[in-house]
Amino acid sequence: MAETKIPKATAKRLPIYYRYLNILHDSDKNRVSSTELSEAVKVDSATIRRDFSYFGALGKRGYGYDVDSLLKFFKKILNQDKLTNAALIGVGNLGNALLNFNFHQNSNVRISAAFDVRPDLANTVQSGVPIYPMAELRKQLEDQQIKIVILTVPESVAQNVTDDAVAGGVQGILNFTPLRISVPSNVRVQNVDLTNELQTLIYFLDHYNEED
Amino acid sequence: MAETKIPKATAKRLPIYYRYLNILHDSDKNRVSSTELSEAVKVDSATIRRDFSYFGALGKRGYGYDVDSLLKFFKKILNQDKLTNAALIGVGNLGNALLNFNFHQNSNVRISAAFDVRPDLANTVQSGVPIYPMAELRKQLEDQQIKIVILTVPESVAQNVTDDAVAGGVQGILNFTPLRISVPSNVRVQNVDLTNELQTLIYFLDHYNEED
DNA sequence: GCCGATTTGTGAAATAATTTTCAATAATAA
DNA sequence: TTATTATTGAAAATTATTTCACAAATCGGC
Repeated sequence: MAETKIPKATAKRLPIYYRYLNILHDSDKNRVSSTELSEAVKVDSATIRRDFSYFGALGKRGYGYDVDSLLKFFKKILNQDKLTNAALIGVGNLGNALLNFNFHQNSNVRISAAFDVRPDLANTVQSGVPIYPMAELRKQLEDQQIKIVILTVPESVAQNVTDDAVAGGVQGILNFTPLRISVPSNVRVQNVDLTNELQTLIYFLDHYNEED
Repeated sequence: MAETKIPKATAKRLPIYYRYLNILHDSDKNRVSSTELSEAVKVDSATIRRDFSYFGALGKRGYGYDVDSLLKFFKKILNQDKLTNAALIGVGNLGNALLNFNFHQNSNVRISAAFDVRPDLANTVQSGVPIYPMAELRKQLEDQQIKIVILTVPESVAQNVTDDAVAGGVQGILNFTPLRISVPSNVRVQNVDLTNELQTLIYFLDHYNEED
């Protein structure tokens, strides 16, 4: 089901490339070199060429890459040619911000359902997204065939909620809680830990003066 | 200024360890093995031992690690024994959520100043944090000696604001915009790109069925 | 004090990711 | 047409990170 396993490091860069290709496209550029891309996305040009080459020969020597065909290619690869529905669990502080954030503007991901324990939120609509009571989590995920959830619940309930979501058939979790949740091996977790990021930043500042 | 250069990959895991050590400490455990830690933080135990070993022999063979002394050690390393002030630039959707988020609960980072272009926000206090007009950015950063900023402005102004912040002496930037900002080599940028994370997750789901 | 069970710390091996280098090719200028 | 310049793709070299596997140290019970 894949183009012979792309390195993880490469996979993580694909959305970055995709995004910049869109910008080029919108400004009517029709060719781009790895050097030029490198400037914009802050990735070494050799790394970019290497990344691209995993997918075959996408460019032309002496010319560069054709923006439109590269864009079309990555759109396909990243599944951005169809809409992906995601659910948001936990409409608190951060959850609310993400509801407003509207991923849809930049990508073909849409939060199509949200869940919260608070009774006053259940069965309302926030930022155009229907909020369901937590008790319906599993059922709604199943019914709506949602494969991706964004987890913005308090840490204390994160594992329970995760188990429910997994039971509902979820395959990918964007985990905003600091808890390292446990999931079966066929479920993928992407952690976004804000406190962590800040602490790492501070560590680097204190211990890696100048450069990397 | 460092303990002979810790690998970057290790540095990124330090806050994860630190966090779990706090949990152990709070539940009055006084020893922990790399295997036990491994379960909780989802990092291979050999990797944990290797990570720790960069700082010297922190454990005891046949025993494990002493929670309190390890905690004390990491607290020092991560600068969590002093309060670090940060500024938040852009009090919009996400910015507001982060103001409420209160990093201080889990770490010794505090947002002590925020900035926004909107005149009705300037000179108010939101979630206990004073909001300054954008024009004062450089001056306030200098006066308050703030070295870390959280960037939650629209992409279109991200580079300009960054340049201002750098002029104000900032050394670390937690960048929530999708733009890969340009900074001098002595300034460190940590990118948190939510759309990216979601797209990467989708890519993994579609192309890496079962396991990594 | 001795013995068996644990568990670290670390060389060495394996794996992953980046960077260098350069031949091949395309575009452009002369 | 031909020479010059730009640029990719890929092999090789390098660097970074993880994992294996085991000797050495420590603990706890007897």
